[in-house]
Amino acid sequence: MERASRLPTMRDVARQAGVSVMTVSRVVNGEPGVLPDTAARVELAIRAIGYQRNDMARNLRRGATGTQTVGLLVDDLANPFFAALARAVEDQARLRGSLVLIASSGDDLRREREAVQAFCARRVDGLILVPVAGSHRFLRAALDRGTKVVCVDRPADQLRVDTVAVDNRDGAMRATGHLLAHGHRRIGYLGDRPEIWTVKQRFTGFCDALAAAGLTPDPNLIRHGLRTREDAAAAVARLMAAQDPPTAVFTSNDLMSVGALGGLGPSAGRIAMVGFDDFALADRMTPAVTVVAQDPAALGATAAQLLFARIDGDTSAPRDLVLLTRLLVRGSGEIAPTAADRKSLTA
Amino acid sequence: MERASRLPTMRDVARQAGVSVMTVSRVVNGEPGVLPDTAARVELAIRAIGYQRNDMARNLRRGATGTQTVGLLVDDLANPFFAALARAVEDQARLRGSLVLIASSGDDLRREREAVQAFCARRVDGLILVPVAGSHRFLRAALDRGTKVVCVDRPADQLRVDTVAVDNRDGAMRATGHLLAHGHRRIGYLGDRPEIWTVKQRFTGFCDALAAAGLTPDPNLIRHGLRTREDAAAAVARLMAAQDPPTAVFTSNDLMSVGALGGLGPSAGRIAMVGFDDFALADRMTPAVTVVAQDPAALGATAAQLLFARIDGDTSAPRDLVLLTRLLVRGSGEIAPTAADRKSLTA
DNA sequence: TTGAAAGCGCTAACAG
DNA sequence: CTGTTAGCGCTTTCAA
Repeated sequence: MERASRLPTMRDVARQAGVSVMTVSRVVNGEPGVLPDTAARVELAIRAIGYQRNDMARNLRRGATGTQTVGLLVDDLANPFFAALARAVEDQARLRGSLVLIASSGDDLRREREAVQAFCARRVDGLILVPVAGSHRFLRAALDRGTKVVCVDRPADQLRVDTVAVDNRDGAMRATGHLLAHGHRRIGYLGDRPEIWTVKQRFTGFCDALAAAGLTPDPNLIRHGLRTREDAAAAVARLMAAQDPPTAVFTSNDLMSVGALGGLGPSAGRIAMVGFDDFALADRMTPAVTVVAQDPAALGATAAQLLFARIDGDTSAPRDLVLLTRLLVRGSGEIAPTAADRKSLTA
Repeated sequence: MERASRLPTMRDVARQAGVSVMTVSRVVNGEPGVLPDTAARVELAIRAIGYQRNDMARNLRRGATGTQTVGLLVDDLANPFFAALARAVEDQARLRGSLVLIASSGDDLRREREAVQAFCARRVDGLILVPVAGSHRFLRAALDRGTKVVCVDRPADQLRVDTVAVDNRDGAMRATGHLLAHGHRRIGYLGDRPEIWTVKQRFTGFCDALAAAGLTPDPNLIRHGLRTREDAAAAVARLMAAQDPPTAVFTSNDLMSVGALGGLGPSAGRIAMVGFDDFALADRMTPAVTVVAQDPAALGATAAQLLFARIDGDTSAPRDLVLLTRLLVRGSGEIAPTAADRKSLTA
């Protein structure tokens, strides 16, 4: 039953068909110059012994031609945002006949480095990275050896390569500005670790929007370093239970938004909220959640296209592509502060 | 700038360090029996020319030891259910020092076959499949050649391999039974294409639960072949607009549930609903959505463990592992039919 | 149209 | 402790 001893090789096929391995190679690769009769004998032998070409050996011998494999490193594949991004990369790769090796960094530089090194050891043609915080100089070697690299969602520290992302600061400004325009002056902030580039950009945008309205951020309303929905839920609950709670909150990514909805519970309708990132069912909440949305599939597809252009020999200067965000007005962002809130503010 | 001409090899390192390639090999692989002094010279040379081991060549030479790579094929990586499953597989693989090649079949047998063949050509040590409908005899060859295969979420047609899934029929019976227990007699069904094994099982469970209550399924309340949220939304809207609408609905996967919530809109609170699969924010809807939940991460982790056991030489008979489902009672499933509904039923 | 020889980058098995 | 030889499975090159 288990005859896993050795996989059939071209030699086996050649012997079976009574030809040389070269002829088998030609048939397997559909090269011309083989008598139909001979080809048929070879095909038969292939089927008979269940031969399948070993692409590892093939790639080794062909050398320069590449391995038709790209590596994709995301923060967390289980996060729907990165899952959608990954799917788009995968689709582009399939169109090009490439396969995708995937890994999650879990926002850990060591794990990112290990994954990248494992990818490079397998001689991937290119790398698409959602880089974590920290120096990426360790990628220089791979780059110098000709491995193409594209960053997506965030740029990599200390590394000038193609990057595709949205204008996170601008998106956060629009979100915060929207709340300000609806009369809010005490706006809470819920965010992940500010070391993450996107998070920092969004917090900057939040602060800049306040500044543009002549306000200064209130440290009591700001919560950094929230890693999970549960963190966000607890943070928003504490924020609301304080003696001077915010009248609105800016949630700086999808996890924060979903977590905040949980922490707010039924009182969600009494506080205004705008989130960064759209998420499933945002439009079915009560109230529906106003968000600044980006398109993860577009990010992934664009990054893949950039990468394949490089693999195909594009040697122009590294580019920064900025994709658009959209403010989706749905209800939660248009709740005005209550009269009581306003009074206590002016008091 | 672009010196991508040729990557440095062990020969290059050997020359640079003034040793033989064998010594370099020993150092690179941390094998004992190299003078610390020599090793240091080699390390230096490695760093100097930016050498990294070529695992393709290594795997080729080592033969039996495997490629430390597994292939994972899911229906759609962008679906949070499969994303969570994939992440769990990836985690198990990392613990084992393996990498994961990933692909989405899009519920298309041809694409599944192409992906599997590409995986096998790269000599993956094993395959984890969420198989689409249709004969999987094409996998026999790979199996006979010693490639290990594990199915997850669904079994593969015509192929006896390890399979890990939940009892879909039982879960659907519990969901439907729950609605029956709350007094419903006209229960709608929303489902994906019944060719898909899980879908068929769930529909069977739905019918069996009705039968156990002495009811026969009403074709007017049953909608098959719904592929997207939009399909489900439209289907539920039409169901509710009919002259004799259901008082409850069983949505046979997460997409159907989310879609139905969209199609129902604000009237969601007037019809009972139980879904198969949990989904983000299900507990934050009004009413919160009662579901029969399975654990995608557990499915993925278990499948990976099964696979690695096979790779490690487990040759016992193929096993079917059945993971548990949980009925999460949240509100939507406990809505009773209105008095008017009951009257029209008995009339 | 077909085949023989050489070698991709690496490591197992043996020498020294 | 270090090096030599051979060869993994394939394709390139050149000869028949």
